[in-house]
Amino acid sequence: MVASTLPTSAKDMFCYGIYTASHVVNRAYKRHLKVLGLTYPQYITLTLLWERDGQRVTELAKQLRMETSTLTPLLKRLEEQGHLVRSGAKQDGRVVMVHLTSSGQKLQKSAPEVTACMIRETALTHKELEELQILLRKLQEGLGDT
Amino acid sequence: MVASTLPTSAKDMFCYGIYTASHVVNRAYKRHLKVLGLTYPQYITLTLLWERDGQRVTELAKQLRMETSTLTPLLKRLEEQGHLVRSGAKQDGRVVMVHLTSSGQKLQKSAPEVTACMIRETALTHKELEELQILLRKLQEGLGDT
DNA sequence: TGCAATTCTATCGCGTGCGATCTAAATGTT
DNA sequence: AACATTTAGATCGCACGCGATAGAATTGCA
Repeated sequence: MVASTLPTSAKDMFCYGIYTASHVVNRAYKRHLKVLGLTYPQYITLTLLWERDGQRVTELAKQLRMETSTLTPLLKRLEEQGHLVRSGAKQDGRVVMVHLTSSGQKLQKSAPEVTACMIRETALTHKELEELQILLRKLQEGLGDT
Repeated sequence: MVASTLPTSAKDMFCYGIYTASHVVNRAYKRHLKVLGLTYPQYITLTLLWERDGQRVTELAKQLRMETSTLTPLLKRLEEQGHLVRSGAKQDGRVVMVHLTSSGQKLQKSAPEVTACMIRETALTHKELEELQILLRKLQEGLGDT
């Protein structure tokens, strides 16, 4: 009875839900990040650096599920804005280390407010948000993401 | 005690989960759609047309949570590939109606196989997928998406 | 009827996002 | 040491994705 469980309507397919939700979330964040002069992907990248400063490009790309070909220009724009510096590692000439500047660190102060706003706007309970997190992580694990 | 419920780690924030999940799902679909010569957004657009042929650009954009500035070139590319035609409506000169060609209709035959593969790869149960759908829809409703 | 306001789509600029390819640097092999 | 292989980022071309804007067609209202 596997065939009978296939969704018949486009909107019942999880791809549709993920796809449209990512657009909606992107737009919602954009509203809050505009005043900070940050895009949504830039904000998430900074979030990873706030948590642990001084990471390699590949390291960040892996966490963002993003190719370095996407991340490199993004980091360059953040560097132009003065929020971080990209510098070669001493031990390995290939590696580029990413470090926050004081400007980039300062932005962290705005993060809790943004997060609080977004969580409130979702109108989801704490339990629902947690459940969503778990399902999204399981989904990624299933799709061969480690 | 609202403040204490704010996630401290970047990866505990739902924005991170949605963001990375959309990348992972995008890549997974891409693997299956490559042979059809379709991108993931093109596929989802066709899905809406398979369900109901002959829709307006704005109508499709609304369902995709996408701006028409994004959809117009996407539709042009699908038209160039011969999967659909964009034609002016008789009653209203501003409106562009989108209709599938036989080529575009034929692609629908491949859809169940793609859907089945994707659902299997997620390794989520039917119940979990349904729960995910519900949470993603609630999330969008909360974020002011109607 | 005349004309402002609205609606629908298209266009433009810029920032992702990815696959393919390139270059430099480090590593492995003999 | 000499050379092939691997690894880390960067570059390029193309496809989204959005805000701002334009332009044409319709609607609304005096």
